[in-house]
Amino acid sequence: MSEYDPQALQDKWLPIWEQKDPFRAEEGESDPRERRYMLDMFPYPSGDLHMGHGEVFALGDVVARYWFQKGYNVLHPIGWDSFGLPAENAAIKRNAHPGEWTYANIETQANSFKRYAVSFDWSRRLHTSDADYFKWNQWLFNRFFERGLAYRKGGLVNWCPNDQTVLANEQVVAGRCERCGADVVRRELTQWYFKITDYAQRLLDDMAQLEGGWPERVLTMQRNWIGRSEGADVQFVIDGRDEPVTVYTTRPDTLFGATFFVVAVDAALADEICDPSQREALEAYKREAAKLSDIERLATDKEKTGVFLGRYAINPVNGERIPVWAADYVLADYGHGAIMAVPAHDQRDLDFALKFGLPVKTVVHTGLADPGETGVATPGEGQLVNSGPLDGLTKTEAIGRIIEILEADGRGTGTVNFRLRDWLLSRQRFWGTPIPIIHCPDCGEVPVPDEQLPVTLPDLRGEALAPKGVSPLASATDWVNVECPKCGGAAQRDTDTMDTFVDSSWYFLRYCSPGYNDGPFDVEQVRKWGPIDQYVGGVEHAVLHLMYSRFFTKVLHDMGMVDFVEPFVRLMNQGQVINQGKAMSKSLGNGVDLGQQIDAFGVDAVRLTMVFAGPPEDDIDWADVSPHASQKYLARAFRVFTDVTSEPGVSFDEGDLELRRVTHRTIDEVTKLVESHKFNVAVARMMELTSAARKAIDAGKSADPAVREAAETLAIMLSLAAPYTAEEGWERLGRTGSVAIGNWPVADPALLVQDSVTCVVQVAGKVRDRLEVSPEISEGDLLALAMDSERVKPFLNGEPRKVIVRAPKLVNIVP
RNA sequence: GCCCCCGUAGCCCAAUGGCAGAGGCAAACCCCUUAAAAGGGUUGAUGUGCGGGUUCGACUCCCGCCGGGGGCACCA
Repeated sequence: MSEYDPQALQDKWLPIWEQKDPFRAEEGESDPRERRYMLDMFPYPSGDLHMGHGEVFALGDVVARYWFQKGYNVLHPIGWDSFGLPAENAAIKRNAHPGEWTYANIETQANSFKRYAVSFDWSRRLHTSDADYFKWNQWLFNRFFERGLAYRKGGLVNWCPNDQTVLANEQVVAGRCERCGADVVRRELTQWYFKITDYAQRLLDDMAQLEGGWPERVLTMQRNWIGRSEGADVQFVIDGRDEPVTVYTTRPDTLFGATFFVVAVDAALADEICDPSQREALEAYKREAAKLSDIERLATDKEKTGVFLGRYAINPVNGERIPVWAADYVLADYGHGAIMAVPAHDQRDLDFALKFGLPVKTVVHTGLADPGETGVATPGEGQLVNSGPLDGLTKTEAIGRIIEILEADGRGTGTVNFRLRDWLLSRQRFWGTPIPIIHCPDCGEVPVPDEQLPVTLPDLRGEALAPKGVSPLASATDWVNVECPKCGGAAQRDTDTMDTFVDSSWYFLRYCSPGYNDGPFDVEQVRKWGPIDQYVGGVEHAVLHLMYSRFFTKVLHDMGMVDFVEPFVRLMNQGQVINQGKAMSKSLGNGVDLGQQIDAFGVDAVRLTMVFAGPPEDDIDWADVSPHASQKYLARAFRVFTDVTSEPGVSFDEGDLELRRVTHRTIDEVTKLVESHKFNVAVARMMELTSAARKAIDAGKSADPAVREAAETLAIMLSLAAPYTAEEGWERLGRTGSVAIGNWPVADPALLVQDSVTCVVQVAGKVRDRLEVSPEISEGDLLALAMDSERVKPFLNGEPRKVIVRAPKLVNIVP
């Protein structure tokens, strides 16, 4: 029987692998193999695996299985990011507990992963919703709290009215909730934050380590998100107020051109300094501003609005009195929530000035027309004018000079600012890690002592979880009311849960010692396995999970718990699986089900299709690829395995030289291609090898050792993407043991050199002849040969003007 | 508006500045077959989105357009 039957192969090998569990990472010191840590971003258990999972895990598994084949001691774990909103919504709908839905889905996905034959170490499986996992979220929170890296503050926060919870800045995309797409509104709330801003500079600086290992666009997005800028803090006295107000500017050189002053309308400062005569106007403006959604407020083409506060600020360098306005184009939570406005050299300020008839004063001569006339600000380089001591200087010189002047009399200082805000981690939802804080009327915020962790969730289900704008935990009064750990008095638990991005910020460390009980992870094991050599996942986490994980790693490094500062050495972003040019969706009716594809074509064919479709980072349009063709190819490869008639163990040395050369060239190229993640090209090379072996078999050489060599090589290389077919082929070839581990071949250099190569002879760039020459031919000999060619001679007349010889491949003669 | 990436056969995609095509899909034709399916084989660019430039030589490097995708976008 040599019929290729994918279903039969799956039925045969799956139980064998299940029993052998061949991809266990070896912790022991005695194992001499070099270690590698390969990780795919862990899934959220929202039903069964879908096409997107099919792609990521097929691609990641090529790398993992390649390392297994190369003989490394590989850690390739799997787990579930199992806290989160969808479980809660499902529980409300079905009057159930979120855990029931979650753990059922996890089982479904686990079985699908097994059938999909991903090379996981199943013994390290973890779920973030397990108490022995989230206990360590709470333990880590306590450590952050001790270090002042977890703190509570009031202020305007992003609120998703659909999900009924606050969101971190990173989770608001263009004014919408990253999860559900609802328009985010702003609310005044007291919330917990992680002080990621303390690490802004290091998050930026350490990116140097990631250069080359991470996709450039992810680094760019993180750089943009961190948003470092250099400038100066400048103090302005407000007429009639004792305390001066500080503003941040990146253009202190234009200080003499400041013609008004703007305070963010939602900053406390606006209220405080508003003159009674303008109070009513300010209140009216605030009501107007509050009506706008973030999307409207942030629209760049929106007309400037604002209101005069009836007060004046004094320019510290020239004593000019400039009017103070409140406006919504100044942000309360960036810099100091107030700016000096220089309309001549800043478009936003100019728009505002023109709208409200405020003066425009040019202080940098750029050679461009007067902004007051044209309405176009001139932010570029130029020479300072109308600026007292700065006159005649360039922009850069003036920035340096004015900072010296301001620092000399204590009215300002050179400074650095970041766009990055602290990470808001409280969530008013149920299915997450309780924040381990007890609020005591006498002692304030008291962490739950480590030995009392975990703080588990009360047993709420169904309607009790329905969003009401405060955490469902607040309604569990028995759970909420506790004794203060410090004074023993009556106190109450914090009723918010943690952002689930906390769970995923360190799970990759837990995998190194998943059952560890004395801390979040065994420091020694992390030292041995970390950092992660290859991480694979979607680009949508560029400024979310990846930024948070980098932050956590740095904090843990400062705590002495990890010895590296960057968790992911190399990052690969896969594309998406789409259909007919569009993202799959129910409304478009263009969804493709992974399970059905597997049923129709087999696991191997689906995996091979994912790998062969194109470069990993490109989207795969399922309408452009053919799992059926992949299946046909695998059947073709399979026939090669079954057609080999020599015995295992024969010496390949006696084999057909030409086929052996093809085999070894393939080994050489596929090795390089897999290492550079050009998996699609690697598969193309395997197909060529298959054809070469087929040809030899059809020419009656089925017993030739070179055919066996080609077939065995093919089985090994194919195991990266098509493990069932490879395993069966290996067995049919009479080999014992699994094909999957430790078999990667090394190309014989002697078989990589060619007897002869084709040299192209060009005359004036046009190919006129091809010569078969030795690869070692000298330039002189090659030229002589070319000049002597009967096909070349007619195009020459006399001595050539120029001759380019690139032995042994090319001669170009310019007559 | 600013920044980045990409445009190669009907389609997906290869090609250290050196013969434009490796591989696949689709198509057409041929072999096998009573027939079909399965299987095997053969066939494709007048030039790499357009226009310049550098070079002996450009898909590749530079400049300017056009088209597609992505990121940022009141961050002072």
